[in-house]
Amino acid sequence: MPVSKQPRNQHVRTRRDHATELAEDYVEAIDDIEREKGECRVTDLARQFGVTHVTVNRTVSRLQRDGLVETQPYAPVTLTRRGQRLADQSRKRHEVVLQFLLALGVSEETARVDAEGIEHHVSDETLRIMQQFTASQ
Amino acid sequence: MPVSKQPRNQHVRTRRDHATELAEDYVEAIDDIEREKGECRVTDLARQFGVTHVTVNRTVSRLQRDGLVETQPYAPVTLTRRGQRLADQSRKRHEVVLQFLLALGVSEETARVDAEGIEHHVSDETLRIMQQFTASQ
DNA sequence: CCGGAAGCGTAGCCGGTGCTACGCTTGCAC
DNA sequence: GTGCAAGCGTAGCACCGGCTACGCTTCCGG
Ligand SMILES: [Mn+2]
Ligand SMILES: [Mn+2]
Ligand SMILES: [Mn+2]
Ligand SMILES: [Mn+2]
Repeated sequence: MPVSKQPRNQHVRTRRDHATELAEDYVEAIDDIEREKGECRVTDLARQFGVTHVTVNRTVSRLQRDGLVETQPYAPVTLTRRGQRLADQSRKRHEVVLQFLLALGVSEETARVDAEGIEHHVSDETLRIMQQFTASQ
Repeated sequence: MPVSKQPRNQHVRTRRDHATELAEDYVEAIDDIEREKGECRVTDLARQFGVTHVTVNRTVSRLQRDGLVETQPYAPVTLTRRGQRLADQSRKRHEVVLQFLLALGVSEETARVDAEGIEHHVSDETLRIMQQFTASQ
């Protein structure tokens, strides 16, 4: 996977980060829920994200349109191969950011919350540096 | 200013961060541009954010509705007292995050871009820790 | 086997944030 | 003073991602 070119304009990059954010968080959550209870239901996602099942429904439809998940009426939501790959990548990056915040001395609860937003704005360079920092602690 | 209660759910917090993000970035940009060239024009903001002047127009209207900026047709955009206060706070936080990334060893260009997104997801606790880290370097 | 609770789907609403197309206003060069 | 380029405003479009209201499906306990 080639590293996508970074826009010169920082706001353009941030908007791009946000455009992919929900997809990353959803596939990660689906993977988590599958691991924990065998299957992922719309209701599980609604609880996870603090939104109604209606919002989840339409988000899942978009993800299906984009080839990241599969779902049928009244059936669980599953990841496609592409979705699984994205989930793996997203979890890895999320974990690096979380462990970095903890290594820095941030409390568990705050680190958990902050990492959820920060993870999407960390470039490859910064991610490597965070990883090194955590390892060196 | 009392510290607003942090939601239990990390995604709820992240959504809240995003809801205030554009306002923070706009007032900060308006303040920057005023400092640099005396007045802030719609076109300046369009260039700064990498969007069309139409998008800026409607965003500025919302900011005016919310009491953060003042503007009249064909006139510069100015900050209200509330807008100026928000700009000051936002700049301070932005600067702490940027200096932290630099202290961590991230290159200038990457730090500039990453900080633009990260700044909105850093809680007070994490901000303090970042500040201490930077000072201790 | 069946009734009710939980889960799910859909219609229709809203605000936000991007765009193109098009025409008006302003200010400067000449 | 005029004309033109840059700036600006507005209409109208699209997609995203929240919501309530309402009705259908599933599945489990008795
Ligand atoms: Mn995540
Ligand atoms: Mn996240
Ligand atoms: Mn920003
Ligand atoms: Mn963000």
